[in-house]
Amino acid sequence: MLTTNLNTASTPSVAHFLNSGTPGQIKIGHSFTTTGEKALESHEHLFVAGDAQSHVYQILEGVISVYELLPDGRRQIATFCYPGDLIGADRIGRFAHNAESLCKVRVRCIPLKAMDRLIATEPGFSQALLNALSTELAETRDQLLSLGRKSAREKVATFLLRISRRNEREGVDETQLHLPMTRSEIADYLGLTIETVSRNFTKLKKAGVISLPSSSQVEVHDLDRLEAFADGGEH
Amino acid sequence: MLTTNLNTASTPSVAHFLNSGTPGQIKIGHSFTTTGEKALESHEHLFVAGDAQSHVYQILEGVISVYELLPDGRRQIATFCYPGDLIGADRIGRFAHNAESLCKVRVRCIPLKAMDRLIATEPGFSQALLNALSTELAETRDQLLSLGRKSAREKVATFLLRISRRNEREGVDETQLHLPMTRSEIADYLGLTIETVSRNFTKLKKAGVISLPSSSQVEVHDLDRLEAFADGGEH
DNA sequence: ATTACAAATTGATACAAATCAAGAAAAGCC
DNA sequence: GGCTTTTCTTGATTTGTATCAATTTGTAAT
Repeated sequence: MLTTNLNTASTPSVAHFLNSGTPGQIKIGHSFTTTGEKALESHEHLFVAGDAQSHVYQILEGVISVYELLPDGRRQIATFCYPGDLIGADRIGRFAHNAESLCKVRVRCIPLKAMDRLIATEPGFSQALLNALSTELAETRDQLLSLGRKSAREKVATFLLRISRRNEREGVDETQLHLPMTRSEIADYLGLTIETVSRNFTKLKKAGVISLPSSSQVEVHDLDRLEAFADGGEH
Repeated sequence: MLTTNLNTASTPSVAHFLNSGTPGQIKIGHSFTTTGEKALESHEHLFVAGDAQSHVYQILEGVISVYELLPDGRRQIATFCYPGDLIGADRIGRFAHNAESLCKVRVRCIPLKAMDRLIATEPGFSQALLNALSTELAETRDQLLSLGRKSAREKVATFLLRISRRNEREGVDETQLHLPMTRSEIADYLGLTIETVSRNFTKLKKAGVISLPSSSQVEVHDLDRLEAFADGGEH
């Protein structure tokens, strides 16, 4: 996919604006607005589908899953959100999805009014928000390709690769992957069952591409081969 | 899902801004910018992944598919874009996906500079763009649920329902559906094969939910049952 | 440490959708 | 009109993943 980004590099990020005040404050124009903070235990909901959108949240610590349910309980996780990520920035009145913590989480709560004022008064903030949403849309479309057209092994490889690339962006070792989610959550993200996820971890392990020091820790031995597995280059 | 929209109803749409000038022009601030128009034959590319983004396009006539390919040729169509829709508004430097006409198409070409000036000078335009992108993100996440967790029949029913709802929004009869795309394109949108798509049209027909006056024309006899089929309520 | 409980792995079997293979219908073309 | 080509439908078989079932491993509590 796209490795360099011609646009966002030169544009300040959303975080740039949200972090410009003192802790707990956002600079709006030349004044400051106080923002709340919220702590969640593991597997608590930040919001559920149908809730009126009152705030946008920025993750300070921990990981949150955004998911949708079918009436019979089948679940599809749309995305895992990490520190720095904005959640609920897709403003359409009411939340269309559910957001649940995977572990202990702290979020900054930004009232919608504050967002609106930032958009109206802070030049560049709209642009930053548009960039963030655009990137998220492109990543979601990538995930469509995984779900619609990839085999179970390709899906698992793609998933690990995605985490590795996040590490790279964050300046963390891209071969040591920490998985804050359970096999069940990985399965619901990849459109598989926990058994199939587990079997394909084992396959990648037996192929020598990864090892599993623990069930939540993956070591990648060969990133190139992992990449080959991710889009069907190796059978 | 979400049926009422608390926010966008009160906010002018992107189209409102783009249609405010005379034909071929967009009002920016108090002046006008000329916009080009482009015509495509059936199955021509508007852009391909990797192209530098120079314009944003608004469909005036026809339908365009946005898709992604794997190296071995497997294809996933992310979305079908209809008249009024903006395409390439997810500004991330280079196009991450391909855009191909399904039939004869006319698009308005809006230079990026013009978009930037609208964002900077026209109050409300950023908000309209953010709304459009947010809606598209929510719809793409819905599609994740289809691809990851629904059976072939549920996928086909969901697809027809989506077209029916578009008709409703456009004030067109929601029981008479025109399909501008081939079975192969439907298959690549739903993550299925053409045979499976065809078989499930037949199943819905035999169940009395739809009929097929022609392969590109669907008549829905029972919207409630189609809805039930779409999320697994009927087996 | 010992016990309880939850999460992950591994194995055996079933099934939905893919693949392979013809035909039938529709769309272009001379 | 008839001929060719493409698209769609239907049938037979295979296959990858789900389901069902049993261990194993890991974690927390006492």
